[in-house]
Amino acid sequence: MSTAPRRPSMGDVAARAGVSYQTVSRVLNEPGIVRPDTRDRVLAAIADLGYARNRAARALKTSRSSLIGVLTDGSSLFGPAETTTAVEIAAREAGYSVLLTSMPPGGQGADQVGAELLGSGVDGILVIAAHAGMDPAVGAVAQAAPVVAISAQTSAEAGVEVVGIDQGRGACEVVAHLRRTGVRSVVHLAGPPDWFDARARRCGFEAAVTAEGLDAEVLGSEDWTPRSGYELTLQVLERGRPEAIFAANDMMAIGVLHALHERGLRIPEDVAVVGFDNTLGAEFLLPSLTTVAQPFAEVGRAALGHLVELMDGATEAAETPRALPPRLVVRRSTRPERTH
Amino acid sequence: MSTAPRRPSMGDVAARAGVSYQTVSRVLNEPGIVRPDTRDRVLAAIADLGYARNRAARALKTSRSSLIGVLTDGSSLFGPAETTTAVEIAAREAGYSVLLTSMPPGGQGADQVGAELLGSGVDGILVIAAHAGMDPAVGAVAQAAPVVAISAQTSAEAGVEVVGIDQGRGACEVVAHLRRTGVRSVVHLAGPPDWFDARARRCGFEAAVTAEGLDAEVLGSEDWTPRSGYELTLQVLERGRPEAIFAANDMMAIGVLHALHERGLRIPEDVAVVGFDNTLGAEFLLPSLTTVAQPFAEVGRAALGHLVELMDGATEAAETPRALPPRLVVRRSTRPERTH
DNA sequence: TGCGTCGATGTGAACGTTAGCATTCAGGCG
DNA sequence: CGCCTGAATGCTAACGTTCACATCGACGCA
Repeated sequence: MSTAPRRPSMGDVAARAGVSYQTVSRVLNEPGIVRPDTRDRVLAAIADLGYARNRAARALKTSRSSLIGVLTDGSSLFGPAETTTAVEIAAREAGYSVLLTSMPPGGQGADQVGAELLGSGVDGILVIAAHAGMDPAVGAVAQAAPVVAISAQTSAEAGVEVVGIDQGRGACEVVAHLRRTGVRSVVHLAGPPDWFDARARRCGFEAAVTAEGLDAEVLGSEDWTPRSGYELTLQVLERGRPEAIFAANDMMAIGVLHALHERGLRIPEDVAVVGFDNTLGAEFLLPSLTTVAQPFAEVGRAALGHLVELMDGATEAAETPRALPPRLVVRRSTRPERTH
Repeated sequence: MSTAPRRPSMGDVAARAGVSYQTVSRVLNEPGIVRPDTRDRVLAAIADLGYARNRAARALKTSRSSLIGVLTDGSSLFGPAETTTAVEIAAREAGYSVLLTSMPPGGQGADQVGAELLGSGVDGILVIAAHAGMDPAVGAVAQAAPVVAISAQTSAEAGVEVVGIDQGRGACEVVAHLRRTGVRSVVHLAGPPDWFDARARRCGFEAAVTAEGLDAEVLGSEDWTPRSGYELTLQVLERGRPEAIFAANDMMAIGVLHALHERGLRIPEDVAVVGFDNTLGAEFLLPSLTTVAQPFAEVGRAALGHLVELMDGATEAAETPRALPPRLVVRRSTRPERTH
């Protein structure tokens, strides 16, 4: 670093352009109000000096940080990662930067995370991959700044708006598809019960199998891993053989495929398999996996848009869609639908 | 939002505790210097009011933002996601927050991203998943703030320190392992040539096959997707059948497995397959995949530690290890090693 | 020619914090 | 008893920006 030659300030730009610093400020904030030749001179000076506005000073004066906090689970899952990226890009386009905060593993320290997020002065908060463990952190900040959660949960905590993908509908479409392929019995391997998405998929599944009159069973998992899918499948097979297994996400489905293959069962002839997420690679599993594609990027953009509306003070109900539809992707791991 | 009742300031805390705001500042910054009973009173007032320091004011006065910029590719890949999380946690422990910035897809706007990062006043920058497309952005900021890149490239751009995983060594171990299983010919499906990691794996591969005297060929890809792995494998098979295929990452390996299976080839008896990354799920592919596990979390922590050293002004060579060793994970997609 | 008006720019103050120096007070020593 | 020392605390200024208001000049119209 040595003696860093101090970044140029508005004063420096002003001196070089022969105007006052206020004019520089105006060029940056309301370009229309300043005379074209003056503006050009200022812009030239800015370019020469490589000037960039001091975010801290700006935030201090306006009491708006142009920062949005993104609170996410630390679990490198495909969906959250996709969503985070989409949020970041949308935020940049809206003039915000993203302060990334991940929940510490193990679940403790949640309220501390909330306090930090609050202290960092973010203008709003977006919660990604919401699960129950985040509630303390979210609750702590919801009073001080608008919060939007990307979640399946519709009735949310006080002050928290929810934008999400209609997980229940996704599960429902899976069941309907299985039904049309002639499946009569299906087992759902549910995700961790404290994750809202997992709950919603499970609920959707239960409602759908009742409506369709299928023979169904649900087994719960503690995580989203392939290993869970593998072990639960072995458990299932000990008790009998369903005609289909619906895993709560693609990772678990990988474990399901592995277990079935190990037991010499043919997919989908003996057991059909369905996942959820349409992870990169699902298409090339063996066999390629029928799954539910979620519009992660779209939901990220929608959630950010809604958050921006809230931050801009629009308290009224917004135009943003709140529940985006997922899309069933049929591949080789389920039997062809009967055209009857 | 309505009329948000303005977050409490030091002045408010001071009034409540019956001291001057300077004393409050001291309690926060140098607790030792203030008398215990005064300190307790101040701390009580802080707790009562739910006071949190204003980051912007602090940053303005100290000209340190306590922010580190994390520049990453927007590509939701497993490795980068893992690394990002690890960096965030390590940063929080070191008293920094993470400003996330992803490269816009398509590659244009790189210098604009750099300028924004610079303008946001970060104290240092960490580049994750470095590829050549990031160079303009990195170059733009390297003069103003310390930059550490997590990359395979050892001779980096001026002013950019590099911490990484020894990709070449990983490739080398793969080749040695294949050799020990009796493989004589191997094809490497290289990753995108503008990614430093891909280049390093390729170089390591080429050096190793020369040293081991194997019959080798390299095919390049434009991305890291399963589809590329699939299509390149079909190309390979048209020209002959190697005894092994080494994909540049696990995603591509998924495509390889799929293509081989489609052509009725047995894995590993006809063709052995190796991936790279040890993605969640690699263990449960069919067959479970031999691959190279990278210590993503560890490298994230190491890189952040090094960056903090640089920001603290340690210009001298640091103690942080610069190249961490990957670890070969042998599974069923390669033949057992000969004990000869 | 003088006055009002409006557009363009300059000046002063303030955001909340920290650094530097000034002040206060208690206690020890000559 | 007065002075010095040091610990504890208070006061002032400044960081770079934006907001509110003041100023300046030019132009139009009577």
